[in-house]
Amino acid sequence: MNLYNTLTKKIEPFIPHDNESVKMYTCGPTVYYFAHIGNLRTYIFEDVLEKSLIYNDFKVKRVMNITDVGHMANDSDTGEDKMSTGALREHKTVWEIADFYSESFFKDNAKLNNKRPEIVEKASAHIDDYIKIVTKLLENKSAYIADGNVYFDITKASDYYALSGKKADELKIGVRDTVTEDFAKKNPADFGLWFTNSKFLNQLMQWDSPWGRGYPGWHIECTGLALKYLGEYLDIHCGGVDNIFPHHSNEIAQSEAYLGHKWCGYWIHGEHLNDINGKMSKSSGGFLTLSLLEEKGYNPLAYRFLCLQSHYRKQLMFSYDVLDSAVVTYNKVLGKIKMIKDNPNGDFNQLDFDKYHQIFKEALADDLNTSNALTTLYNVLKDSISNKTKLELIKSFDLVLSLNLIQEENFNDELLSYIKDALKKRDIAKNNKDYALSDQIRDQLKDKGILIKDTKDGTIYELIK
RNA sequence: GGGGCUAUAGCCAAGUGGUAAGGCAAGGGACUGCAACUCCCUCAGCGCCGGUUCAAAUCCGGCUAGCCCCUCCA
Repeated sequence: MNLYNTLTKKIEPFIPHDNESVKMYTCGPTVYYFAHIGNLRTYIFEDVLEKSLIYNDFKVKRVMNITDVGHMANDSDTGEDKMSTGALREHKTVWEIADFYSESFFKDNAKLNNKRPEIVEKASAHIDDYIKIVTKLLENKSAYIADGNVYFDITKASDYYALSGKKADELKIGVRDTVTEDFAKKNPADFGLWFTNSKFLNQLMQWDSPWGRGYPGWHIECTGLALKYLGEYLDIHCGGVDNIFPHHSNEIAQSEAYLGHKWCGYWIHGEHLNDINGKMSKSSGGFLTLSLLEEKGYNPLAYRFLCLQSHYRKQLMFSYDVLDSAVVTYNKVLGKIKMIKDNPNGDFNQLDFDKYHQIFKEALADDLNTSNALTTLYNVLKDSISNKTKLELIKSFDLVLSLNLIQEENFNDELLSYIKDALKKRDIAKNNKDYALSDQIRDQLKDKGILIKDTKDGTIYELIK
């Protein structure tokens, strides 16, 4: 399996540290507001990565954090729907808000068929672990205390700018608003590990520590959770490209200073979803949630399909035209599969199966080329191989694509006999050229949510979603 | 100001040196009582300029345009 590694800026063979399982850490959401579909794109990419690894015969142990500390107070949110969020904030504690949006996040992921990571942990539940790490960083002089806060000294990192490719003397520090520049730091790029004294005086979540009552820095949580649940050697660390600097750079610095050796071999980043105004974010106004798409009648899986059509490392431009197009294609694919399912002709052929299985697997192994993976699906649908073989291939592909390609149909016996009876009557009517009656029967079925189609192999029916 | 990414038909998109995958849309046709579905056919020379090569969308140089990061951010 080949993957693009931000650390080396190359596509390279993926070799995990040990043969036991792939240790995968994925930065989770900050749960002070709804996730937008751009956020969700990253989680779709991570889901596909995890499933592709499994499809390529790896075992995966994956951890995700819930960032419920560090961003809760002093949020000058200008997003949509101030009414409901405002109400929430007036009547609930930060903890309740975190739980609320956390639950909302996983609901969205479930709708997108994103598998929940094996381990999901709240940042706020591991304060002791952060304190342990910070204590050691102070002991080995990688960190220092200044003005009531503990800072990491980036000159102690082996190559602080390796991941980001930036150059130290060319970074702009605090130019936007010099008032916020922190003069307690030795180096402007040093970052906080523990705050007891910061500009965020109204931080609501605070804990006691050896350095006074306060709260952890924004980067220590990922290091803390990854080390605790995945050990000293991490194979894959994921996140959105915006995390490369400073978040992931800081994680590397503090983790390796703590461990005394190289920590994570592969850094894999998902590109952003943009809209016509640029990056989708609260401030740009283009804040689209999955729920909003559903309200407009879109199937969340059509959005997943849209994401799979492109590559995770390419910026994707969102528009309703593009989504509409994905809906049409997705429904056509489902329709074709439905017909194959209703006519399971021929015998299963292992050679045909192996051939396409291999092509599909290779597409995924090629830095998650989901676009080609989908093309492989189209090719299977078009090919003259047996329908039984096609069905097995589709089932297999859907292990990764997770598009509910094989739809479950809940026809109970009563409904089934009703349909069969109605279709029989309609056939008779058609044979008698009583088209008024046959159309009437068709309309009656439609009223009951049954859509029928005449094909050369007979009439097929399906439930209207 | 610095760092990075992208540029392929109306739209999405694959391709990483050997005469441009695939999908959507569109046009034509078959099928059909009608619908819908399905099937078949058609449809680009790869942002611009220059270079390397027998051969370039693919490599090199320059340019242009757009986006992202450097600040919480997926």
